[in-house]
Amino acid sequence: MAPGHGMDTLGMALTDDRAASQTVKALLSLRDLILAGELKSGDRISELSVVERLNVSRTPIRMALVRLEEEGLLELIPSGGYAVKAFTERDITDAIEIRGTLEGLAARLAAERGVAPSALVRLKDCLAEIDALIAQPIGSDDNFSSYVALNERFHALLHEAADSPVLARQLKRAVNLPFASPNAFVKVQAELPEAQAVMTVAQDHHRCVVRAIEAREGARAEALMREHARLAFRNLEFALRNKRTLGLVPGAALIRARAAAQAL
Amino acid sequence: MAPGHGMDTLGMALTDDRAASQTVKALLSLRDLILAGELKSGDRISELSVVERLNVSRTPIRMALVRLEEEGLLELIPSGGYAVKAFTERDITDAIEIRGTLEGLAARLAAERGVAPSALVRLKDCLAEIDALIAQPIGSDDNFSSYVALNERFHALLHEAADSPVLARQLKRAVNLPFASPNAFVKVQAELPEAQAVMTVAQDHHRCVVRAIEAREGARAEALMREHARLAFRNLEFALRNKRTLGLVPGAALIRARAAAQAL
DNA sequence: GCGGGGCGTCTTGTATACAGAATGTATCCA
DNA sequence: TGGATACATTCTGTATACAAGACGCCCCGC
Repeated sequence: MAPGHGMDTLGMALTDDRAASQTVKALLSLRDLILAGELKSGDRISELSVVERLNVSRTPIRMALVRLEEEGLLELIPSGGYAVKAFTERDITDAIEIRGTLEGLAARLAAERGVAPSALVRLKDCLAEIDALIAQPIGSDDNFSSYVALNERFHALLHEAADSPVLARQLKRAVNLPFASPNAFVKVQAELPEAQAVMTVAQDHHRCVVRAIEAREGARAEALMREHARLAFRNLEFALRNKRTLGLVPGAALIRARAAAQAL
Repeated sequence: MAPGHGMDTLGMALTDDRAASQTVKALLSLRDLILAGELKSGDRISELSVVERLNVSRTPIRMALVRLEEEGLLELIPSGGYAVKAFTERDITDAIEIRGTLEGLAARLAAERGVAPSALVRLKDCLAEIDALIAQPIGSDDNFSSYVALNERFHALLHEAADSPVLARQLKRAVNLPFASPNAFVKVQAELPEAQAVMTVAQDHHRCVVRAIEAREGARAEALMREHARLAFRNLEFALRNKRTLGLVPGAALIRARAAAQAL
């Protein structure tokens, strides 16, 4: 997802972005620019400057700006135009809590309403793959990106399990905030002293929530997913305390030092 | 609302409240058209037809279309353009459940983190006003719209009480679905045989949630708001069974008869 | 009679031109 | 020297022109 595709910047964009429409190109490029911190929090985004940066006319850029505003990365300026949003640590914890709540709802609905056997099989397959991966100690970057992909897939399967388009939409929106994604802090997590332990616990959450869904235990499934999301809290805290690891968080540039803000 | 203004040509000064900008005019008008059912579910929205309907150029209309798609009222057509979405009964119940869950989260956060005394005062004032209103039997339309306004205000105050911009955003989005708003079913509710009783219960939820927040009882506050949202379920059921009352639900035109779909 | 291909129309996606508003600066006056 | 005003610059909001693509229709061939 965002961490995976983040590599292609403007210079290399000729291959990936060309195929899509200008609007999509503008959307992806702009998002990358914001997440990479090239457009800093609070910066007003001048459409013309984006025009010369991306070689796209104003129309698709404006489309992208509207979408990014809806997405939460930009905010409307009273006098007109958009500015890059800034996020406090509180905002991030809230976003994580929201994701946990909605994933909890998804798990509960899946449990209460039941899921198709095939969906359960896919979930269990995913579990097994993660098990196999974390059985061996985390080593190569290859292993790591496999873990990211599998984790992503597990959460996607869970979202599907609720079988609710409306909830899926809301979840997608909640996860869209860069640091609210289930994979937002995995890179930080790998740096933790207790990295292996956290991964073990996370996978236990995964396993238990599948069991709870199968056993139609809605309340348990919900509680598990909430707690699961809260694993990100300790990663967030660690990342904020150790400046070195902060760069591993996608969209870290959007985080506003809150000490200064509160001092005023 | 009343589409009685057919006369205004380009040169005329705009008299409506939607004179702010062409974009918001297009947004509001389009939303009204969709909710009123003049653009039916599944209809592809041709930009040019909207141009001649609203006397606005394509640019602001496209802006509005993007926003309405993000809002959930429209969906992108693979080949390009937008179509009006259709909603099943399940979609509606899910939307209500999502609102309840997020309002529950808001209430819990307010309780756990504490709210400013002034916010508590405003909530209690609002409670008192609703109390005074429902003490007398529901009579005039005037009374009724007062109730709607007060109910709206109470929920808004509750959303504020969480003091979380991120959650507020997500809540706003959840409530944006026409039948997910706290006030979506009040008109139907008034038609229920047990109308007075439901209103009494609803107000008791309000009162108890404020007490729970004041007493820092997060779990209770959350549970109350969830249950509170579920009051809408019985209203929804009633509305769907009695065709006459269906028209009282905003956006009823977007609801797809699910019996036919399931019979096939 | 039926299927496929070519063509015309309509639609969206994109670029650009134009106007009004906001902002910053420089100058003038007190 | 400070403040205020007028001006110039730059921005966004809006309209419109243009082009590529989708869809439907009709005709032709089999």
